[in-house]
Amino acid sequence: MAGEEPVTNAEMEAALVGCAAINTRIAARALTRLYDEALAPSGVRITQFAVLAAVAFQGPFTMKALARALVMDRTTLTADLRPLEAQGFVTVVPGEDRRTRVVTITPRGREAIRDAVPLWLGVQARIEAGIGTARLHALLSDLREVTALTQDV
Amino acid sequence: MAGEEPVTNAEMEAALVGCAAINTRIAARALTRLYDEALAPSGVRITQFAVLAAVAFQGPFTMKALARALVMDRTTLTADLRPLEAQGFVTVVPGEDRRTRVVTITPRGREAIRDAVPLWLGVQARIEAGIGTARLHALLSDLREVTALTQDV
DNA sequence: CGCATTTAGGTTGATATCCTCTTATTGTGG
DNA sequence: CCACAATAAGAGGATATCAACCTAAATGCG
Repeated sequence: MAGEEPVTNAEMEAALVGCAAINTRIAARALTRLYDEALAPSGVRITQFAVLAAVAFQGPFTMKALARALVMDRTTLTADLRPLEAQGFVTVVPGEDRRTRVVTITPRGREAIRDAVPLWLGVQARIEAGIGTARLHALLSDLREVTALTQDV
Repeated sequence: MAGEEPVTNAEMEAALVGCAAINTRIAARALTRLYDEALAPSGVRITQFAVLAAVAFQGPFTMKALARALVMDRTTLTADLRPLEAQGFVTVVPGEDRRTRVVTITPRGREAIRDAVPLWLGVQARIEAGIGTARLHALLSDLREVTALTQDV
């Protein structure tokens, strides 16, 4: 296999700087650290905040529907719900269709959200102040468009 | 703790739709799935591709320097290198400063990159075709700006 | 020189992510 | 009504991510 189509440094530079996945992952890591740190006093992480918020205000959901709403693998959601259920923030019980399991927010879960929202507002405001609300919304809109691209391609 | 500042549905809607972290994480998940699937024949994932590419064309690196280059926690890099070292794609050996460990690409690592690059070009081209090269570059540029914001704030 | 401080890394434990395989339930064609 | 396909979800295994804690080596200062 030696000597086949060597990859040039210029090509790799382009790949590292221009890769949609790598750069989005870097931003996701950085933002996760920032938001997790900000939310820490509330005891929930940004991932858990997303799950709780979706269940609280668009739920109850079946596992499949919730995973779809969060654009997340079904089995990832199973794992993500474990700590939330252990802390009593959500309940997961069989639905009428006994193949399904229905995720519902609990009063303690609503409490956790209420504690987290002011902290979320604070860190979100810092980001918006840094890049501008309009630009951030445009950025997120573009990200959603890229996400949509990955679904059907 | 009951009855304190109830969170409205409208507020949560804004949080879910407007959260920089949640939406960037969703896009990162979606792109990771797409790129991992595309790279699968080469045996490397997009995360591993990023590490290999950085080491191959900007390395060798110490752990700390490589983690910084990838905007990644130091201990995450330790874990990420495990499968790469097991497959013989990189070596990790003590440096002159014996506190440090130096990561270097191997010939087999370069081979893996060479196999992966055409696959990467294919999937990257699909994304660029979908959203436009200029818009994608602008998007990634904005993501880098947001990432930079998280560093100093 | 000797010791406190700083720096580089690893380990552990918890969460997050997804793929593959398996199980239980529902729907359906004959 | 029953055998088979389709659907919902869990379990297991591997990688990814980070905070907290710990160790070893280099550095700096009296």
